[in-house]
Amino acid sequence: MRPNIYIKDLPNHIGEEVTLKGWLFNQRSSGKVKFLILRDGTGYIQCIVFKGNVSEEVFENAGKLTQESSFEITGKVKKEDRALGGVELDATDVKIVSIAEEYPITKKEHGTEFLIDNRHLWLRSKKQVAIMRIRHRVVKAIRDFFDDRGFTLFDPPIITPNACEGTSTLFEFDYFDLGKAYLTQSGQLYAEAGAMALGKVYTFGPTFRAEKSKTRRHLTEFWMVEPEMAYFNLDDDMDLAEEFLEYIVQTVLSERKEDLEILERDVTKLETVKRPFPRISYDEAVEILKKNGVDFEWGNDLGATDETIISSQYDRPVMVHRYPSEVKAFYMKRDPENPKVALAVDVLAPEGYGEIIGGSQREDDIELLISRIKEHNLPQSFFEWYLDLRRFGSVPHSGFGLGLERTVSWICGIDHLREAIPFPRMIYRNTP
RNA sequence: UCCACGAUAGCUCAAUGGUAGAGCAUGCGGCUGUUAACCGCAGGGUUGCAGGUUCAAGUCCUGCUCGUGGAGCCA
Repeated sequence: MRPNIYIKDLPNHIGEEVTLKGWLFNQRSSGKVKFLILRDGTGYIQCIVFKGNVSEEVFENAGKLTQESSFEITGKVKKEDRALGGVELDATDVKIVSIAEEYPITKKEHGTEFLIDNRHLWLRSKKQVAIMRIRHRVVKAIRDFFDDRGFTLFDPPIITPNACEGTSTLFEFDYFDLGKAYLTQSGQLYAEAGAMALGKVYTFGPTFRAEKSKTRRHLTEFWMVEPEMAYFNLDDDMDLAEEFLEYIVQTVLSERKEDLEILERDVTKLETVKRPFPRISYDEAVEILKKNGVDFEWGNDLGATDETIISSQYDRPVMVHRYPSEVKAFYMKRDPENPKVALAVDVLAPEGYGEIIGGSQREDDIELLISRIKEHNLPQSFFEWYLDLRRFGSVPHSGFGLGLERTVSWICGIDHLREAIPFPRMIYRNTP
């Protein structure tokens, strides 16, 4: 069987006769010549059907093609400066595979509600294809980064018996005779068990939040990668996060430049994402807010607008560390030099994209951990296995979580998380 | 949960309280180099739902439904 030839490879086939298989992206007709724009998932090419060069039947078939009809087209590949991409196909044969019904997504603009209703078709659009390719490249960069640094992939369960951090609202359901169970909001506690077994691990999978959040920064189902490292303190954790983000961004910049162009992304905003990133304490962040006229009280968590003000001071992600322990999860270790703050770090993306990483050094003292569980009114019985990690060879350890869709949105420069995942799940939408 | 905004042709939108229109899409016709091609013709509407005010409501008022993005919370 001859392998299929794809549009992206056509520069290597100039002068050859090839058969391409795909869908009609658009067509223009001028009496005796038809211009068919074919897309095949790897690119777009203009195919020329001249009445004099093909049979009457083939010319008629070409005219029957509606937007998104599938067809095969044979012809000679030629260089052509008049065509987008510089390559054209001089058609000799057109075979209809399937005539498409009236396609809902036309060449004119559409509203987001309509597009998201037709998400399964919207994904065929140029920009959506570019975003999906970048998402794939980010995922590969994440895996490469950890795989090359001695990490082991460690898959946590998605069904959990309790709220992991005790704060978020989770999706709840009946689990046979064992009562309520929940969809995971984080694999972190399980990753800690993995780190004690394997040293350095990362989890990568979907997580679920049932919070009734209705903003462009929220999905009810999203993907998160969470590295967890034994014998890492907060500084080690920040070093890793910094190197990690630089690697992801620079990889996408060098490997998916054409997709960033399709998205009209200002890449100068990404080229600056190089180590070192600024590192400021929560106290310093509060000072920045006050200088910018924000009435901010020490002890509160940073809100979305606060984050935007802070991140706008810098041309690359900024790491904010040592938050008030009151606003952070129970498992975060307190700073021995100031017990009011936790050894936590949030990484804020530039341009108002908000928190893309949240991490911390974990509490390794079992007595302190038990008292935190009590303070947060969490059922200790559910955490006995987690406490065992402290009973049997407790070590300092750290980790963080990176939200995939927020990272993809930031890199792509898109304004809503729903475009960063194929089929977004939001509070008032679970279709298509 | 709270706040704000919105709903008119398949889609995107317009219409001072006074005959509901345009572009795109669709159908037919024209054009041998088009780039969201263009030109001509045609079909296409219970203006989200229910009330109210008025001689007259897409437009004003009330309620409801659905949606949008912002707050809170988070990645």
